[in-house]
Amino acid sequence: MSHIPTIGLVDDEPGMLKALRRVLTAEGFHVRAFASAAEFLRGEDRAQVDCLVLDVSMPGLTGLELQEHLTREDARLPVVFLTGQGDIPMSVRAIKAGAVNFLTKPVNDTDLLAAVHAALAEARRLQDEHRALAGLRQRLATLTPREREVLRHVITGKLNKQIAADLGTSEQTIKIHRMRLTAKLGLTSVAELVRAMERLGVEPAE
Amino acid sequence: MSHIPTIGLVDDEPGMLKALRRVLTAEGFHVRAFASAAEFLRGEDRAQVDCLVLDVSMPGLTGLELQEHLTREDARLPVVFLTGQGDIPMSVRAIKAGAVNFLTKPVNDTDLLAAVHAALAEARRLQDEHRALAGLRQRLATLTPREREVLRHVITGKLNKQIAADLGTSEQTIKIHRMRLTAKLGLTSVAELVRAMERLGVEPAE
DNA sequence: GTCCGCATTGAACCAAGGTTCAATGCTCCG
DNA sequence: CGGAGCATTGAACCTTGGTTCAATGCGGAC
Repeated sequence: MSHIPTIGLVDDEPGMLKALRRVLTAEGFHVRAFASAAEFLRGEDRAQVDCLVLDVSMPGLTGLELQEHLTREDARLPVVFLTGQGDIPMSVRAIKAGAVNFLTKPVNDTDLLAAVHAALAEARRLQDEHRALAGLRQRLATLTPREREVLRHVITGKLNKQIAADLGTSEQTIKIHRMRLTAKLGLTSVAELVRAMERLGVEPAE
Repeated sequence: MSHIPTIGLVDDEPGMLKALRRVLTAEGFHVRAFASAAEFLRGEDRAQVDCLVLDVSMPGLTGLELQEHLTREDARLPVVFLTGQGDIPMSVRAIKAGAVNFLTKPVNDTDLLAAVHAALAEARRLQDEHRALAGLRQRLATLTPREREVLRHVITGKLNKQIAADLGTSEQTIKIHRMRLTAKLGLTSVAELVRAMERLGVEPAE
């Protein structure tokens, strides 16, 4: 999302794609259209898309199935559903799975744009969060396996002595690993380490 | 939820209450019925209710409004909606607000019971979480103001020396406060303190 | 007024963390 | 083979944390 956001459209009806594109480009967005979930998944344009507007019922993968695929990935794309024959159970499932909204055709332009703006706001939020952690995640990746293991013990609050016993090595070795990992991560205190690892999803040992 | 869970029903149609009560008591649940949101809110039976089955459209407060009231309280009750004239936007709003499910009348017994069981599972989860933190919260309440302040500095990763400077006192004083607060909380390591305070919502200093 | 809880301080001691110097053994890669 | 990166260890030293003993001053409760 450099400056102008790009909306991904996935719908098997060409007329619908055309109508949606018209509304969204009029609002100043870039648009990438796809005729099926499969086409989106293999598309290279995909990386530039900031949020998705999905038809639920399509031949091949349905919108809900595509959403499920996407939640497995790290760069979670916010999804707005748009459907002709939606029902309540379907909308419940979609929202529980994290969809930003679930709209029905024919859709009012105002509602569509409101949903897309909400999805973009969510996309920005996710990206900010991701960027904030990117540097730290990168530094974490430079740790050796042993350093990572020591880190996991440190953030459980164990003493060097205990860590050494758990890993079957000497306290001095632990001190060295610990010194190196704090230097690599740029975090000296245990408190900072615990907070950072919690945000990165690094689990404590035991 | 001592042993037999109690389901709260809120619906303005007496016939519906009766039918729901029959299905739920047959499943072995206790049932408390209320004819309106207001009746539930002032009811004393309320404390014993483990989850709610709410009609959406009722005179006075609607189910959605009642749900909103409940989310402000600390003991969040899981809610299952049940409605005659529900639509998709309404279901989207309800699920976004945290409802367990959104069902339509006439409801199939199987679906209703599945939703109620899911709501009760959620209730147990919430209660377990609450209980796990209750003891700690109680111990936290026994800290003196100064000890709490020192705690907030400790969980930011500051050294005793720095804390002493920040609070305008001596390092020895900080050591004493620190010793007392770790004893009161039963948490010795900084890592444990950070984790616990994060779960309790205690913010670090600065 | 007196007692109690709270905050404070100093001295002293031991345990643990952090750092530096010096060194060994291993494996993988070019 | 030689070198790079990794894991390891010992020794020594300093800083910080944790604990104990002893003591003072303040404010509110009884």
